Amino acid sequence: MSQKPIIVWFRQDLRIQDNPALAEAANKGTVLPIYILDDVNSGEWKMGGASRVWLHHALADLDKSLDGNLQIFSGDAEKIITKLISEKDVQAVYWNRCYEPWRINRDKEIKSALTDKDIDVESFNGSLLWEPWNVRKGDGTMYKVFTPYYKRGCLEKPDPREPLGKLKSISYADTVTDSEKINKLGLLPKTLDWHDSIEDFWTISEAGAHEKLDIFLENGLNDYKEGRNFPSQKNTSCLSPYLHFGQISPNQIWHKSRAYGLSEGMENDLATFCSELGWREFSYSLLYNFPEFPRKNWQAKFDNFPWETNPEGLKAWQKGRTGYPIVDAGMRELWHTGYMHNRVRMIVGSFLVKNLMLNWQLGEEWFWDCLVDADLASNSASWQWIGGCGADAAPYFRIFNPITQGQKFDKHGTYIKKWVPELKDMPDKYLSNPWEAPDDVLENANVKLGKDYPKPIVNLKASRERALAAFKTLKAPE
DNA sequence: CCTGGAGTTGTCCTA
DNA sequence: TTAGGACAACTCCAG
Repeated sequence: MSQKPIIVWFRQDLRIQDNPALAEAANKGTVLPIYILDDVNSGEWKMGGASRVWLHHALADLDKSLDGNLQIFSGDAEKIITKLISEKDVQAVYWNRCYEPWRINRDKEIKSALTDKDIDVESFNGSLLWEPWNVRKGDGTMYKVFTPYYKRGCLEKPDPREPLGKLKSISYADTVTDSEKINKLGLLPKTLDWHDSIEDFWTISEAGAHEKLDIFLENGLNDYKEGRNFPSQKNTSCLSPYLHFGQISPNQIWHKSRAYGLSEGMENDLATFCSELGWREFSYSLLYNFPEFPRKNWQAKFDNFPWETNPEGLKAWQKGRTGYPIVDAGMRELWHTGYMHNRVRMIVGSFLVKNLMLNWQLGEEWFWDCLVDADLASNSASWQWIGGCGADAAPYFRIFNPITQGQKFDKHGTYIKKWVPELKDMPDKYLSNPWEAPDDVLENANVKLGKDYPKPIVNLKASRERALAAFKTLKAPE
């Protein structure tokens, strides 16, 4: 075995099991595991606030799994790696691939710079079931519609690889003197209180990811297809942040849920759950093939869309004070937990884009900062979709009605009352539309509209018609 | 090139 | 109360 260390560069694969780069390095030699917080190259997509809280704990957990050997740095990745190599007589650098355009560019440069220095660089697939360049139509171009992408492009390929076997023991290289401690990265905000509540809601570790998966399979997969629409039910996996940071691999999820779902006869629920992983892959494929995706309308005809300017409206939406309970509940869940139920994400997104008629990118930015699962591919794809300008987008006349949606998917207000406690004594009938309640109902519920809870900041019917009219003016470019 | 079928997640009106 | 059709027209995809 060679004594020259192999650098394993952790990025969005903060786990030790089923980690192809780590496994390969552990097999071949001594391992120097590193993490670099690279705020230099990430441009306008520097990691957001909630993600940094998550990262802090994920790194601490990973370091523990690596027996305290994780070396942590902050700054320009190429400079840091180059310096390390000049000091440590490194034989190779391994990593698992990332797909953000800025990372692809950066990693390409690093790979070529290191190769010039005769360092062996190898990248692995640690976070996608199907590489985007392998999923193509018959004519070699990319898929633009989800269903054929998934059914034909993905499912007709050989199954995604099985997770790797248990990691063998690692022999570590000597530690590095100028490595920083996690605390020095300054990932936790000093003044804000919300990271406490984020920490209360999650067990941020590799073990926590597997625990979540097991709990989901036990309690949530049955009736997933239907139940996933109801924010007060336990039918969502809540695996998204773990997946984003790579504390669990999609392969681990894919194979474990298939084994469980098939043995329990839950074929339909299983297929729906797996297709959600497919959506994640589809988003990555879109981003890979269209690197401007986070900032540029997928459909160019949206470039002239007459978005409104409304800072107060935006602020009310962000703070969960729109006067529409299901919207406010979602925005407050986001603020307190770094997460929001999928159905509610659609409702609040539709409200921002269609009812307030604010640019989808404003929502994208807010989610980027607040979500612990903020993921460039998924976030861009989802906001483009709800904005109507994305791939496979909804017809323009599909505008979510927050009253109907609340009554349908949160019938007894379990979710609304949890996050909007000022309405806890409102009867079901007026929970989604408190401004329509008679005075005595409001009084009995101890709600003074405009004081305890806001009046609606926008008229639903009028704003819907305004949006429909605006969308109608869209014309394909000449 | 042509053709037919299909496209995550809704709402509203009418009978 | 409820089920079904309209809401546009277009693009995508596969044969």
